[in-house]
Amino acid sequence: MASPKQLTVIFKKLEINVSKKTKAGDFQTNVSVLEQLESEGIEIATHILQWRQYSKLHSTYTSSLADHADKGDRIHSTFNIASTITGRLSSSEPNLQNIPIRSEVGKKIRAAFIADNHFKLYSLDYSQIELRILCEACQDPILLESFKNNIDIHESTAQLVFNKKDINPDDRRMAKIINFGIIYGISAFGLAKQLSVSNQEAKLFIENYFKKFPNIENFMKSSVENSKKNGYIENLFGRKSFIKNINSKNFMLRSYAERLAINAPIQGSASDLIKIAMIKIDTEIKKQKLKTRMISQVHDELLFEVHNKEEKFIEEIINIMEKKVMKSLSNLILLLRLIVVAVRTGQRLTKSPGRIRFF
DNA sequence: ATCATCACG
DNA sequence: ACGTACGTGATGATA
Repeated sequence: MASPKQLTVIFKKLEINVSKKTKAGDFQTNVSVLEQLESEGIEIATHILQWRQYSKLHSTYTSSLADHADKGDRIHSTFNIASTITGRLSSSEPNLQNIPIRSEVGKKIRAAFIADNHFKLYSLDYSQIELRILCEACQDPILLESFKNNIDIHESTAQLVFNKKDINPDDRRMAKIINFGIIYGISAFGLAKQLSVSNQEAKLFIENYFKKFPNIENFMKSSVENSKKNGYIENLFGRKSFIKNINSKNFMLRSYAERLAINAPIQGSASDLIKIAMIKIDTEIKKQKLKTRMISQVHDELLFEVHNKEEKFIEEIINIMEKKVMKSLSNLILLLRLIVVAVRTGQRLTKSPGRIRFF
């Protein structure tokens, strides 16, 4: 079940046809293919999906993380500061930026991370940071107004793009996908696939979106133009991302470069912003000689282990992340909002629990 | 070492 | 007409 090559043999025997092929000519057997088969009533797909999910969680997390724990059951990651083209950090050995959370069973793995005695875990998460960065960069009046008034951004996008006032959950879901697509350097084909609509329909959505948000379209066009002229694109803080192949004659290479030219300044500005916040928070922790520790970063989220007697400090962290972070750049008017997502407590185990097994 | 897959933002 | 969403790292299978 872990071998696409062997699954291809099985599928052929069962006369299950998969049109998408890997480079080597085997069937693609990834989640989207297997879910499609599942929807066609092919039961074996369900079982493979289930097995793949547990297999992934076991090999990458349950089993591997236990091996990374030190004598005190603490796990230490490496945060790499120069491994990405946009300015993000990455985390390795082990990667602590991709601990499961999306699935129910995945949440149980995350729940295994607990605070030390006398501490609580606090997670502070920038809400919609990349859309706010985009808004800052292009000063789109409608987007600005929405963020200023704390309006549900996906709902307001839905109202504008679909030209109606009453928005149902499905409209909102689609608008959310469109908003994400915008940040990634949208294409009609990619959007159509995500939304399960025709290319033609997706194309209309995009045209309508840019009609309503002309500043966003202009910002993206100028990002691509600047990249073509200079070979790099600068984000709000002046960080340069070098964009190779931006003038390539190969359509595929060039298109990819253009999407990167659009996405890199947005993703990169958000990365630089949170790093500035991290430095300011670290300075404050040292100045006040706190026991509280800043223990992890996940792109738009900071995780703290806060001492029980220092919980007031959370207010200061919020103030730094929302307000002070931009004080040095006076022409920016970012309206940052935080979500304090989770407060997790837990008794630290005095003895190692050993390896957790699902089977 | 590379590929396909899948975990996260 | 081309064939696509942006950024990562870890794993098991395979070459």
